[in-house]
Amino acid sequence: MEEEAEEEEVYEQEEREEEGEVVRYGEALPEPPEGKKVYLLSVEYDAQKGKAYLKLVDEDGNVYAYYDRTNHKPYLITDVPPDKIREIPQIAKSKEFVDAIRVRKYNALTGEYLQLTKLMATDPLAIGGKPNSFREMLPRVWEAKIRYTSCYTYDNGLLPGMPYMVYDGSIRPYPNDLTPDEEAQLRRIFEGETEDYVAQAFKYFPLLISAAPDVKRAALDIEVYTPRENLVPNPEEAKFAVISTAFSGSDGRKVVYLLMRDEAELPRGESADLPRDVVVEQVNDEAELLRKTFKTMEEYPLLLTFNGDNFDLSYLYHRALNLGFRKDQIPISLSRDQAYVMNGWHLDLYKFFKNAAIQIYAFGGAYKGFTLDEITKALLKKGKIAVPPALHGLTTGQLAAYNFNDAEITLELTTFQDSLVMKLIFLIMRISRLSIEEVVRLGISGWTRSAIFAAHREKNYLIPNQSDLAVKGTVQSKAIIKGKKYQGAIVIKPTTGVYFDVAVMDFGSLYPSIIKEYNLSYETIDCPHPQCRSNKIPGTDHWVCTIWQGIFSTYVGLIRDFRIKWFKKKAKEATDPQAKVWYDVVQRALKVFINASYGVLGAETFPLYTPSVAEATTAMGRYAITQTTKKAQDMGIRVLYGDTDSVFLYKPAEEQLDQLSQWAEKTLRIGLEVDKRYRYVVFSELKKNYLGVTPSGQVDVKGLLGKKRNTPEIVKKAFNQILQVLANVKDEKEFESAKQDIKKIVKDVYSRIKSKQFSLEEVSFNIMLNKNLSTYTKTTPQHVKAARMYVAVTGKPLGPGEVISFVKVRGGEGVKPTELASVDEIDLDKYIESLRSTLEQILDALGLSFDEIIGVTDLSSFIQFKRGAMVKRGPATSL
DNA sequence: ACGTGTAACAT
DNA sequence: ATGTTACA
Repeated sequence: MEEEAEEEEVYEQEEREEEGEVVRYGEALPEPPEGKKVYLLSVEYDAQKGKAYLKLVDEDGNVYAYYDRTNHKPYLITDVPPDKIREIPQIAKSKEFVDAIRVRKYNALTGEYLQLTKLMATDPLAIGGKPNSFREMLPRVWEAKIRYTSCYTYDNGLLPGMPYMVYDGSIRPYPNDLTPDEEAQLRRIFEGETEDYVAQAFKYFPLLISAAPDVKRAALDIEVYTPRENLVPNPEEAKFAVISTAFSGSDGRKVVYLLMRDEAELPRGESADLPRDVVVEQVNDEAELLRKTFKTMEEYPLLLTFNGDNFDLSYLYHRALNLGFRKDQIPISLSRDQAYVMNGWHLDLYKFFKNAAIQIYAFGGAYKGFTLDEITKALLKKGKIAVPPALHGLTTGQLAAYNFNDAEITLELTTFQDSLVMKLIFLIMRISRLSIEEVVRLGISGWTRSAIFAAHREKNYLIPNQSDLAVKGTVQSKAIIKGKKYQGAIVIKPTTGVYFDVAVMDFGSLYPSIIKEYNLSYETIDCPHPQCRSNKIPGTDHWVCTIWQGIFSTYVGLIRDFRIKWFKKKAKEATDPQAKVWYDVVQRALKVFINASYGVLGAETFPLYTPSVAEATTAMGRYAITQTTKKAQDMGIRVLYGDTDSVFLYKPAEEQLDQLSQWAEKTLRIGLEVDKRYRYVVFSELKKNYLGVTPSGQVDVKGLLGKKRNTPEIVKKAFNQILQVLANVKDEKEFESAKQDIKKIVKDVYSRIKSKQFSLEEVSFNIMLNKNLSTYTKTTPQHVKAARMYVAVTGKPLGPGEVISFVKVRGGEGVKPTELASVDEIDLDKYIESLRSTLEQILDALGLSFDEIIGVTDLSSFIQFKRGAMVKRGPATSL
């Protein structure tokens, strides 16, 4: 009996974790004092009390809990009437059954109100998550897979990330009224929109202007002893001692706890790298070190790590158990792939920065890989301090310095640029309606899901099941790429050559604009009304509703309008630097949501997956760019190139640009603006492959091999030298001398390669490993070959995300890891080929031939050019 | 757990 | 022809 009970307990906990509910022990948080301004950071579920609660923090870093007083219960929606529910014994007789009541819900797919049943339970697991949950026993259910804490958030209109206060014993939003001026401005920018749209705009607006708190926080990093080099300690086993832990706090606290035991095998010593204000506490006992670490952790509401979910916190937890700690002495709780801290929140920044939407849209792709070193180098302009990758041979002082530096730069990831990242996280919480830890853990699909589910609940729409949307799922177009679901964008074939005076016009946020302006949403596409059937999407048989306003369209439209009409504008105009930073963060957060809004509709994993809407969006996009091209040609403007949402126009007159813009606004109802001007553009023969020089001499390079990170440095260098030359070309006349300069650059690098005048690093290819090494079974690409050789020789494991550096050699496998190769064995011909393909992309367009340039070369005749004559450049006379 | 289109290179 | 990577 006892064993069974125990088993059930374990099972329940695992189930809860599966469902994403955090099991935290030792919750003993006070309620916020009356009138105190507190920020809602998470909504959680207390399984012991059977209640949801709000977890909040004040500006001093104190954490509070506010338990549900509305007697809200977990529930699902079903079409089985309440009296029939009561006839199902497994439900009605279950101790978790609370009630089944009739509810009215709007079915957006049919436009009808439905009489449905709300089946309530005492516990979220009774609704779903166990084999015998209620949702498994009913033929049709809705909204049964929404996490209970989210359900509670939406139903109570809670806004994670916003300030609250307790007033007269109950929680309510902290007063935050719009100024009359703001209200008037808002009305102005939403003039002409429907009443519902404006009402929602007023609801959203406070979320975007309310200041984010600078939450007290600390970053933690730990170092573990390893008996040999390149051994990555397993956190679940936690076999080796934690020899050092470091904290860097937003309150300025800097501390390292350092184990001074013989087992650590570290020579004692000072480190010049350790900042003076870091306190190093020497500890003689590992358990004591862990106790101190745990105590410091608990002094901060927000704990930051870089990979703490999978390493640091997991290691500390298991190590503490190994050392005889009781679970209640460890302020950490682990789920399958996440670590939580008691009485606070843990953010694993690795997960946040690895999020593609954050990497690309919020940071413009500033970092490519996801190591702490690479991200901090790109964003903070400084990385990890130089120490050997293994801790072997370090003195205690060096270890402390290394350990502290990691904690410090982890903290800095949240403090740089006026705490940009914290602000971003708060804005994402508010828009997505998710708790802080969920924001950091989930991707754009999860954020959008939550935001749109909340909109459904607010409007009393039934959230459809994916299967309900199957009727809208028929795609009509055929994708060009094998394996894709529907056709995408158009790329206009470039007119190869050099063109002076080019204007680039583009449709800003093309797909979101289409979704808003053409009312695209799962319920409005191919709607049931006969009178809408003539409202066709060009090039398809899809039609769009003219009666209902699409819920997805509204959501996308609001975010787009706020970004373009308010925050981007204000960011530009603002004079107060702090205000400017805020406007910029908001527009970036909105950009993250807006840019991914179309993509999720075409993602099978998105609950409102509607490929027909995604297809209609791209079809409309194709229509927009082709119509624009036609119009431009009718006006006598040559269209040199175009991609998805842009057209490159040759020598257009200013009035023509205005005229085209007005035409687009009027006939397509999408904004078309001049995005860029180029003094000249060089188009290769390939699509997505050109370079443009702006009037200020800045060179934009798109898609050219010379820009790609896998191209060897020696080739890139020559490529960049050519760009330097091109940047200084002002008109057609100057091209002739520029061509001579370029020829010299090509000859020079050619001879450098031929005469082996390079370092190994200069000739290395750098390619990222995207999968585990063992999973490359179909083919073995060169970087995988090199990586396997590296592992075989050094024993150091290589995993996904790591950039493999290798060189091409004669004989053997044809490649070697850069670290294991020598200049003698380099296969020079391979590099000449790489140089050729990279430079030909430019040379061809300039009317130069790579072969001719190197063919006429006599090795001895251009040694003189090696003294760097090509770097300095004036108007073309000297050459 | 966003999408499709284009290109290069190796297998 | 296909797999893999990088980019727009």
